[in-house]
Amino acid sequence: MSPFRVSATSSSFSQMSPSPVLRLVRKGAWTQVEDDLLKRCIERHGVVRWSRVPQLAGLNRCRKSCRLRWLNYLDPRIRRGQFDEDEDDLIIRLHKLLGNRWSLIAGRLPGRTANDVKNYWNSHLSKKLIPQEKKVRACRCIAAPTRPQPRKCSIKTKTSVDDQQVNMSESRPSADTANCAVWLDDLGNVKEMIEQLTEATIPSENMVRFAHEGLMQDGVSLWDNFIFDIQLSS
DNA sequence: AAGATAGCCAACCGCCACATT
DNA sequence: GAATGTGGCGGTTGGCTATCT
Repeated sequence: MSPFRVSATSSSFSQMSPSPVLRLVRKGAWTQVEDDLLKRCIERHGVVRWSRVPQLAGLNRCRKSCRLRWLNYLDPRIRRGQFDEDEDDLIIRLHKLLGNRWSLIAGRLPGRTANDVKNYWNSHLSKKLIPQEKKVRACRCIAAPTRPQPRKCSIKTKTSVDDQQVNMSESRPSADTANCAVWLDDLGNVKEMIEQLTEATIPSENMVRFAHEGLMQDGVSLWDNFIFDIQLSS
């Protein structure tokens, strides 16, 4: 099959190319040459607008393809190789809490990408867990996983529920206030879940701070503390 | 040895939300 | 307020490789 495909639909154009001109965009596996071009471009310009990257790098790839290649493969911070037992454990626990929110889960695993985590889950952990879950469910002692739906909270929404001061920039709670309320409910569920998991008591003021400060911070966050608690208690 | 099957994983697709014009 | 551009996400696909028959 040819590595070139014609992007002809108007909807795909907005994603594929900056101008609505019929053009050939290379798809499929990346070559070493393309990798080098992309790396050099990022090294030289930093992560600029992804829509500019193909042009700057001299690549005949769409912005999404470039972004994905960088984030999932070329970024030097990415850790390769086997997941260790601690990571397995953490993924399983976070998945219990968050469901298939791979980017959030990956955010707690330094050097791992959402794609890696997702693939690892689908190919290893889910299979590993199915027999266990069956066993546990037979004892009816596991709750259905809490799966906060992707909900997003814009700055506008944030101000509209300002008394709650919700800022979930990474999990992006949805723009309507009702959903934000559901999100807050879910935080309550998460607390319950953590308590179930850990049999530890988390001070409710921490939960509130947790909601205020968000899930994704690079430094030590409440998440780290929670996960640390979870790990400690297991 | 060769074909069939399963597993893994890189990459793509479609969609969404936010920012900008 | 509408249209457009952009970044980001989760689900899915398809090709490659390993294993099985």
